[in-house]
Amino acid sequence: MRESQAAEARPYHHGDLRRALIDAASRVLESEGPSALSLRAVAREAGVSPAAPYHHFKDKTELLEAVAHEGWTLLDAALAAAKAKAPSAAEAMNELGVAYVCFARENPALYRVMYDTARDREDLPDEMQGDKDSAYCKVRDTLVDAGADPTEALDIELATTAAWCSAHGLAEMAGFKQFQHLKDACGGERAFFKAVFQHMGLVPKHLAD
Amino acid sequence: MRESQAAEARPYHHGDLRRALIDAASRVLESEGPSALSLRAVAREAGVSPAAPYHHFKDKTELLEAVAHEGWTLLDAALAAAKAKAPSAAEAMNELGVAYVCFARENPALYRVMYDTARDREDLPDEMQGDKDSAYCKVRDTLVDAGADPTEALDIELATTAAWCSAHGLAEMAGFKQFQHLKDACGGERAFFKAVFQHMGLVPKHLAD
DNA sequence: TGTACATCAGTGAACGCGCGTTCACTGATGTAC
DNA sequence: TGTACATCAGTGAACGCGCGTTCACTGATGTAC
Repeated sequence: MRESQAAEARPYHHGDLRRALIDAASRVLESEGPSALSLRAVAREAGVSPAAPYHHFKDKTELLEAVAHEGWTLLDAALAAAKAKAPSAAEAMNELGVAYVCFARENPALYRVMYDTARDREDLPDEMQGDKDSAYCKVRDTLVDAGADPTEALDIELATTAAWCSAHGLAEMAGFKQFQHLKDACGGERAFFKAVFQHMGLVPKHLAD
Repeated sequence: MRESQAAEARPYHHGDLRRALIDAASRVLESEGPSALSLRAVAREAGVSPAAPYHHFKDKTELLEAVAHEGWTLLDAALAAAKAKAPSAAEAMNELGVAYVCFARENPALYRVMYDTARDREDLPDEMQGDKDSAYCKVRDTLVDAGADPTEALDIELATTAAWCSAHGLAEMAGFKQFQHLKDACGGERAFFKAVFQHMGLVPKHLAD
């Protein structure tokens, strides 16, 4: 047993503190909520001094943006998975909606941070809308696959926007206890989401099976 | 000119400081945003010492809840006005939706506080859902007026929920600059809202005129 | 292979700040006699 | 109509707190010769 092993606790250099800080932020978010997400709390959670994060992020905002970025990436992956397993394009719209809301429900604090940082800049991130295979484009393409006329550009944009807003609205409201009786009546949260989506015209009327 | 007139600035006793604090909070919200809404900032804006609010509110939370309550009351009034001026029940649904989103857009910080305080308790306020003539009930009644089968209780609840969530989602997304080109294409923000609502099935398919 | 040295990635103490809240106080008001 | 007194609604100073950020520092690592 060598001397150095006694001091094995943690090497002076971390290896990938940037990554570790983002993970620590996620844990803080999950356990303490968005209001507790301070730079110091994240450093504490990562087991590092309050000054250490400044070697990896310019300031608190930059850390928050990295956390949000992580969130959008996760959300995008969840949507891609949902779309992949849908049997038809029309069904894919519902799957996308349910996957979106479930993501928000499973990561409520992260979801909040994602939209809060976006709102601070009045600007959705490219991963959500902007990139060619952004989440927004996934929804739009799915609508076209479901039979929406691709020459009606404005109409498709509006339908995509409507779908996204609807899902976001449901995601934000789903936590209120006023809706518990509806979840029960529908036979569970997922079923409740599906039922609400039925009323939201996710798939344009003339295309619904 | 009496001596006391020289010191006319403000009487020692305020008259209605509670009311004045809520108004001051609204001004702080509008000009500095929700993150600046501290008890001290509100007292400052009202021209009063930091301890004064404690004679009217137990703590900061209670002040925030009073501000939120004020917001729900204003929103309810906006919805009532919108419903009143609609020529038909089906049209009323659209008017309600547009009025809702416009309220959120005109009072973004207040709107945030309303939902933030509600979310902290996972509980929507009675003015919104619970009271017999709450905003929620206004929407549900309008749906029934538009021809929804009142014996299909679950269906009506779901349709009402869908409408509310849709409007909330649009209200939260409308501020992002990604949607500017759609607003332009539609010929203004209001027209954009209406166009999105067209895609949201606010009025159930089988009832739409 | 060894050594000098630049660079990188941490430490920990300190800064000033605004916050929520408490406290002893005081000025103004209303009421009983 | 006056006066004593309880009560109400303010003041302003102070408390402790956690925060974001800076700073001089130091330990670890990599590279040139």
